[in-house]
Amino acid sequence: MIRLFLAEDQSLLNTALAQLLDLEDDITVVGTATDGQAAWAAISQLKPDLAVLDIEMPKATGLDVADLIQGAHLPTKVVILTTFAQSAYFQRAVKAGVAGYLLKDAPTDELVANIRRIMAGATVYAPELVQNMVTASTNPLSEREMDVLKAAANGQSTKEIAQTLFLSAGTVRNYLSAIFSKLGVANRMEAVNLAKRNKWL
Amino acid sequence: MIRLFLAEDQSLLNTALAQLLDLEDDITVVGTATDGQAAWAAISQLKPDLAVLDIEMPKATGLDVADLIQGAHLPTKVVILTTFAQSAYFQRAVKAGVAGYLLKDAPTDELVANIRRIMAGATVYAPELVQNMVTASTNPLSEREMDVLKAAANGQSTKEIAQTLFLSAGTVRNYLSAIFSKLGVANRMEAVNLAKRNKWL
DNA sequence: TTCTTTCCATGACAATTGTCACCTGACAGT
DNA sequence: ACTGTCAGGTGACAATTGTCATGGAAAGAA
Repeated sequence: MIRLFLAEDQSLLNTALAQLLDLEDDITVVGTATDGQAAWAAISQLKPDLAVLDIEMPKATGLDVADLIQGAHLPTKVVILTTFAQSAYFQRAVKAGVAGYLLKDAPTDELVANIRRIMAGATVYAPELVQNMVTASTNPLSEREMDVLKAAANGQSTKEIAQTLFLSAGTVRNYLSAIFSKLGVANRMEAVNLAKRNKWL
Repeated sequence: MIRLFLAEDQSLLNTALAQLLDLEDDITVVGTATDGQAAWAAISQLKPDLAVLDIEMPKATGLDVADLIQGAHLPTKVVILTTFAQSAYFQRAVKAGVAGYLLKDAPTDELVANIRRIMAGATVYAPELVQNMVTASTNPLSEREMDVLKAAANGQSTKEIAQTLFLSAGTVRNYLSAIFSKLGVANRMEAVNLAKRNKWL
């Protein structure tokens, strides 16, 4: 019997999935949570066989919880269940040694099947991720350049950015200019849009 | 027996919910869809008693489908099921005469209970919405101003905006200036951020 | 009808933004 | 000791952006 814990912040999906998984003969849902803190508190007590974690949750993300589980050497396998294939998240999850990384964009049957495979010792990554890994562009900007871009993304003017980062206005303009040329764009708005699209922001 | 149709683009939730609702003695799920077009095609054929529609779907939104259902005078009640309480969506839904507007941030039991109440003739709006309605700020921008702001949000320069909207560059700057003063901000970036925060974009 | 308001439009002007060439000091590698 | 690279800086200049005063047309109210 697979003792499973479920953490998912959207109540509707949380309860629906919990009930459905519990119907399976070889799975018991030993607990659920709708935020990361509660999830970790419960998991460290219950020590389930498997923890199914959403990434985007209040208080602590599923990846934070995965790190905690690994750090505490619990006998609990981790499956990350998330909406979209973003390689940044995925890479962190692999580092945290998760046994599965699945997308919500698949029917429940598939989820159940994957849970069984994982409990049998397999490691399952959603195939979409491998593709995204290849095409994923890495952030060409330096840390300092990111600071400037973040400030610009908040709508701050050159002068304001200079003040908050303790730089001269000219330097800020230089940074922005360098950012634009690295990203191949012509102005702040385009730079910010591109950075957001690539999840660098 | 309630003949129910479910449209929800996230497959996991779609299948989970369909199975769970189908388990109820007085509910049959006569069909599901993961995009708006498919949903309308199926609903206009099946004429179910109730259509549960997500808003954010590919091809056509749940609200588009609700409009179509109302326009065709089908005997189908509509329930909108969505993630967050945004009054813009809500107002449009009310105009489309929906029988229910529920949030995904509630357990399945509640969904089922509300479905029964709605089929008994009730109209059910998630209470969170009433609160949001009061605090909801309405978009102070004119249609033309929104066109300009949208273009600016894409990173287009004044000149480019002017070309796509067949205006002079000066007029575009003027619109932007009016936008800034209406929104109480100083530049494009801030205006776009504010508009996105208020879901006007 | 006339008045007022709103939306849309224009061009002149000032301020800000983006580009460029070039300088300094710190630090890592050869 | 030399070289490259990186964070930070300057100032000049051109282009873009934001402000303002102003005018026309349509729609609703008097």
